[in-house]
Amino acid sequence: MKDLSLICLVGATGTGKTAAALALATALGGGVVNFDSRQVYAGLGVVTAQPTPAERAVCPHALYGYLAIDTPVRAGAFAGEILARARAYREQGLAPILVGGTGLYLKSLVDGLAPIPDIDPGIREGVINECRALGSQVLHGRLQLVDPDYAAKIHPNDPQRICRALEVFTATGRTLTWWHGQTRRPAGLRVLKIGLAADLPALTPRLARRIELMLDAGALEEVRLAFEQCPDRRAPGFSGIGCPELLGVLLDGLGLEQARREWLHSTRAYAKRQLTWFHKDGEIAWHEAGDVAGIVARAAAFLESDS
RNA sequence: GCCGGGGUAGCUCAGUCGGUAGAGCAGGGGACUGAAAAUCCCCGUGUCGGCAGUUCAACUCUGUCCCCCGGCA
Repeated sequence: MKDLSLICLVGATGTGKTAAALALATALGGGVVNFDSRQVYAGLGVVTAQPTPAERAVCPHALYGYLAIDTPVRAGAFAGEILARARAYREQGLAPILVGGTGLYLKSLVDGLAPIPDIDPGIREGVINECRALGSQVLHGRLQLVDPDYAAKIHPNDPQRICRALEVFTATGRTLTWWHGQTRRPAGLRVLKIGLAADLPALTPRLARRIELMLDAGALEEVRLAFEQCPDRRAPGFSGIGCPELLGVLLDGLGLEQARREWLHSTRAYAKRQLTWFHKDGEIAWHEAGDVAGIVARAAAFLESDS
């Protein structure tokens, strides 16, 4: 069976991935699949910068705005979903173009993920509650006893990773270190990663402008309606940058100016984390965002070498 | 002009009994295996407003000048 060829567009938030994806899809006859963790939520299309209806009309789009705000995304399941959509596109004769900013999700898909079974929610909650009650340092101490290797890799102040390691051990009787050793890179994939280059100083004014465009496009009203549907600020969908700030305006009387500032600050910090992640990935071919011709040429050559 | 209160990191400020200084925020760097737009880690030399004096030693005490903020004229 022929390998599945995936063109993956990565880059920090606001670097122009959406536009580049449309250009690629048009030039190559492709379909777009989202691998961004926040653009999956319905009713938050503006704040999460999902492609607009007009943009989606240009070519097929998958996995945008299809989840309720209170539904969590799971990396493993989501990666499987992305692959299924990519295969479906190929069967239709379309080149799958994966677009997103969530480095972990792309990595899960390309490099594989440890085959850990789903963890019983009760166990998970128990660990989290204990962590809240005792503090992450205490649980880190426990983790040192069962999985010293992993405990050494993570910091005692990192509740999220400590809880994950403990819930996996409690539920499966195996350590996370052992599970990680079971990771296999999926066979049958050919992957081209194209990165849209950006540095923070150049990106910052664009991010500020984008916030204004989102506000003009009705971001505040969008979040107001979304909160009416799902009145829980801690719902996974509301962790998207911009939501806490706008909910602050709507619910806490936060000034719009202050909200803008905080929104930009979080966006910038996020972009920086993304750059750190992607720069470390040696498989990425970097292009200037405006270099549409170069991007298309590279992708075309990649598909060419497929046959 | 007089009386208070101040001038210390980009910003807001702390600094004990004289021993040349440290927090928060901002900023920078990094980690990352099912919460990832999440979670977490690391990074602080700056004419201590200027000048002079006392002292082995001054951000710290004294004098003087400059600037800012209140109050009174």
